[in-house]
Amino acid sequence: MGVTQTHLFTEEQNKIAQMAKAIAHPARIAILQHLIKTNSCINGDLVMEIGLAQATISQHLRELKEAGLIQGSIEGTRVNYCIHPENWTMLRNLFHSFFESYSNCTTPSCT
Amino acid sequence: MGVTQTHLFTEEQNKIAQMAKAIAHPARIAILQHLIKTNSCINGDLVMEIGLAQATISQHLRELKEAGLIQGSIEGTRVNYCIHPENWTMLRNLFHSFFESYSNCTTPSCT
DNA sequence: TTATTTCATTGCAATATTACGATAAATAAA
DNA sequence: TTTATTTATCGTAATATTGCAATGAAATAA
Repeated sequence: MGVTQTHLFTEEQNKIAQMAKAIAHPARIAILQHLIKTNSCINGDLVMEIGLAQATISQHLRELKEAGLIQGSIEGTRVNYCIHPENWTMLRNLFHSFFESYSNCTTPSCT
Repeated sequence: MGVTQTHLFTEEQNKIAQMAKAIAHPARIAILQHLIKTNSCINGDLVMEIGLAQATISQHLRELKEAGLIQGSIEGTRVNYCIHPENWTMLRNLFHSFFESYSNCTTPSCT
């Protein structure tokens, strides 16, 4: 009990859910938006930008990295992070086709 | 400790994260896809379609309803569920602008 | 009325997430 | 070398999520 039964679902369903989970925290949205804004690949001054502890930011960065949304490169004692372009595009397409699979109508299908 | 500090983030960041969380489970993706596919607003035969217990499906339906992604209408002892058109469009737009805020380039910004 | 059907809710156990202090590891600076 | 800087990891506490059996609630059928 308490563990998601991934075997019940298609690979696509699991993938969409997994990716949604990766961005399902405001801190991770804030990190991504800051990386996009500064472009020039920021490191732990995300700790300053956002008000969370260093360990917490590091943890969120790891989750984003594991999801493939960002990548980091070591530069001395620092680590520069930036968006992972290919994976970002893949995720965008995945969500796009998911949302577009519902052809929008003005009235709901159940009264 | 252990509770998300929403006050640190913008309304938009919290909204995106909240909506991502709503679809961050394969069962909820499966439910949404089945509602889209059948169009004619399905009820608890989602229990048959997906292999989870009735109570579990009901719980996922509630989460989707609370997020505003679906709506239900009572019909006798049954409840018909379908996509909530306006909110679906709103969510699609929210995600679309989030993903488009990163103007894609072929090479990452950090080496 | 008394079943029956359908869905929601409650209560619980197992697991996952969030947050942070403390510490470790690795490099740079003195 | 020693010290400072930066980031990752460990350990822990608080909270949230997932899943299901059991029970409730509400409408229908007999």
